[in-house]
Order: sequence, then structure tokens, then C-alpha cells
Amino acid sequence: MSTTGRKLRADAERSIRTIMEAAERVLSENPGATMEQIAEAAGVSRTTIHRRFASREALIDIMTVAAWKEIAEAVDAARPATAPPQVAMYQATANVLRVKSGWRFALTGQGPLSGEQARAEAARIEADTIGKCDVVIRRAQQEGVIRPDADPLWVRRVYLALLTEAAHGAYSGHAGAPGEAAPAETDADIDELATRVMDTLLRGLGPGS
Amino acid sequence: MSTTGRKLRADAERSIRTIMEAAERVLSENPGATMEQIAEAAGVSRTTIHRRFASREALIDIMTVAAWKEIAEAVDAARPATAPPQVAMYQATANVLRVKSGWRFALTGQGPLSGEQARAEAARIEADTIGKCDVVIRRAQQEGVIRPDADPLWVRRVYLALLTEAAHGAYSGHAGAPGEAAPAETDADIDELATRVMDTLLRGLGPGS
DNA sequence: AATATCTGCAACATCAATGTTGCAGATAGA
DNA sequence: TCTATCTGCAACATTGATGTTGCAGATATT
Repeated sequence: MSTTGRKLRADAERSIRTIMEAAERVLSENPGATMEQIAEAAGVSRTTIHRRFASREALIDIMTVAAWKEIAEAVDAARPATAPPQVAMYQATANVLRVKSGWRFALTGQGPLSGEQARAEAARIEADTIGKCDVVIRRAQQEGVIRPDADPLWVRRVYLALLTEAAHGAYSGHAGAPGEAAPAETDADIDELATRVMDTLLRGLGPGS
Repeated sequence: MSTTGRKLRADAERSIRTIMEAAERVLSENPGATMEQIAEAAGVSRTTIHRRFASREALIDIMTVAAWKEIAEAVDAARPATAPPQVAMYQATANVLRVKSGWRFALTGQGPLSGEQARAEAARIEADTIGKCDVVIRRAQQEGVIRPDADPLWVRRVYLALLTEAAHGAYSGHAGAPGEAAPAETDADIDELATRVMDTLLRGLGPGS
């Protein structure tokens, strides 16, 4: 029923995690999926979900906020305002990739606009993070890492699109069959992906010159 | 009710177009939108939609197939198998951009998998088109337009992502408020966009060297 | 002008998903 | 072991969306 309660028992906490993970898998595949389907994927009964989350909306809201918080952490950890732009961008890319592959659905923002306050908080964190992203880009441009005549907005959108591509399609380019568990990425995989993203962003896919 | 019927009166045909256009706008904004909302956006009553389309599924199916047919035409018109790769890619980019901005929803494939046959046809056309896309990429790679060591799959995904970005965000980078009619793109706009896409794809956003 | 077709409206049937409740059995934590 | 908490199950109420039908008025087509 409620979201705000006193301390939960250990197995209840575990249920919550399980449910959110299952919801992620199922909803990323089909954003209109049923609570029933989510429950089945989580291996719990539908009523249990309703016991832990006030509503479908609330579930999605909580997932969205949690996801954005993780993303924000990942970006902050890269010191976007102080580290050398190139370093910060690479670090942020790697960090975000690690997080993003686990939140394929929650970060797409296609959960039909839900509860007032949760939505507001998610939007705030998102805007904040985008802002930090823009800061790095501006600094990168000032230092000549990014072409000075490039439209910063286009840069950001290309960068985010590349991030999404890299996070979605699995490193091998294998799309992953429905329901199939995504293989956990190793550090090496992440680094390769991040390198690929930065390389593509900065040098493109044409010949060196 | 039915999809297959005899000749329709002129205003009925117009209704169908109007409905599909409205559905595009509304569904691209919210994939879970109601028939009621679509009807309102189209300026017709809900029953009229049901008279012209057997079901919500059918509506989406028909839109999807129509959209992919247009995309296929746009790609074919660029002679992807015979024209010089660079020319073909530019041409295809421009053509697709022109089409894609009008089919923001139908091409995302997030219409919950619908009718057997329609879905199959859409999938066929899509696969076909992707195949042609791959052909150009391979040719471009052979002629040195694209780095020979680049993963063709990654190239394709980056290219498609850039296409989506360019088609979505309006040329000025202005996202467009909900419900706001997208301004029609002029030829100059399209060419600028296509140039930007190709330039970013091949040279990236870093400094020349 | 005559006719066939289209449309809105109002009413209806259906159905699927959401969210609730009570209870009995299982499980964590002391 | 004892107790509070968690869970599944079954049953229920509610709601919102879909799809249907008949009819009367408007519109296209000839």
C-alpha cells in the first residue's frame, strides 16, 4: 500500500528490489506491460507488488527517481566541473554506461507522466544532470577538445544518443532476445564501450584524414 | 469497421488521413494515448475512427506499414546499391529525414506488437531497408569513406541514432512543446540537417586534427 | 434533385487492469 | 520458541478503454 513506512523486514526489502528489477526487464521490453506480467517476472504475486507500491504509477515513479539518482552519482563521480574535460567525459561515460544498462526503461521517460512530486523530483535531477553534462561540453569546447563551431546542443544530443546506443545494444552488438538476461559487463567491456563512444564522438567513423 | 472495402467517398479518405496524422502527433507524445484523445486531436468523433479502422491495433499496424513503405521508398530513391556511397548516403539521409519527421511514432516500433500479418509485413520491409542500409555501409567501407576497421553494426547504429536525433529535435534544436505543430522543413533545412548528420558521422565533433 | 455514403451522438455490452480485503500459512528476528 | 511481519490465494469492487449499434442529419456524387 504505502511507500513511506517504518523499517521493513529483510525479505521485504529483497522483494522490493526483485520487483523493481523485474519491472525494469519487463517494462523496457513493453512499456505497457501489466502488473501481472511484472509480478510473474519477479516471481511474486500481484498483490505483493501492490503491498509494496501504492500503485503502478508509484512503482514507475520510484524506479525513475532511483535511476536518475544513480545517474547523477555516476556523473558527479567524474568531477565534470573540475577534472580535465576529456578525462571527465571518459569517466562519466564509463560510469553512466555501467548504471544505464540496468535502467533501460526508467531512463527513457516514457512512463506516462505520473505523480506530481515524484515526477518533479525526477525532472529536477534530470535537469541538474543535463546541466552538468552541458558544463563539461562547454569546457571541452573551450579547451579545443570539441570543435568550437559545433552547436553545443547538437553535441549533447549526439553524445547522449551514443550513450544510449552503447548501453542498449550490448557490447557485442547482439541485441539480446526478449527475456534473456543481459550478461553482466566486465570492467574491460565497459572501458571498451566508453572508448568507442568517445572515439566516435570526437573522431567520427570516417578515415583519419 | 473494416480495412478492406470498396471505393470510399472523398471525404472519408480525407478523414482517414486526418486520423492517421492526429494519431501520429498524439501517439508520438504518449504511446498509450486513448482513441478518445486521438479522435479529439483529429477533430472527429471516436466512432468515426472505429468505422475506418477495425481496432486500435489495426490503426497502428496500418500506420506502421505505411511509414515503413515511405521510408523504403526514400532509401530506394537514393540508389543505395549503385550510386557512389557518399552520394547515396547523403541522398538517403535527406530523403529519410523528410519522411521520418512525419512518422515520429510509427517508426519507433513501440506499438505493442499487434496483428500477425501486418506486423510481419512491417518487419519484412524494415529488415529489407536495414539490409540496404548495410549495403551502403559496406560499400562505403570498401571505398574508404568509412574507416575499414569500424564495426559495421556499430556504424549502422550510430548512423540510425543520428538520423533519429536529427529528425526528432527540430533543426534548431528546439524540442517543440507538446501539441505544438512541428514547423514544416524547407529544402534548405533538410540539406543542412543531412549535412550535419553526415559530417558528424564521418568526422565527429572533435577538432579537425 | 436523387441517392448513396459519411458523420456525430447516445446508448450499450464487454473486458482487462487496477487496487482492495481477509485469511491462513510461512518466515525472519528476538 | 515466540511474535511480528511477510506472502500467496481467492474473492471482490471499480474504473477506463474498446468496440458496437441505430438513427438522424449533413455531405458528396451522379
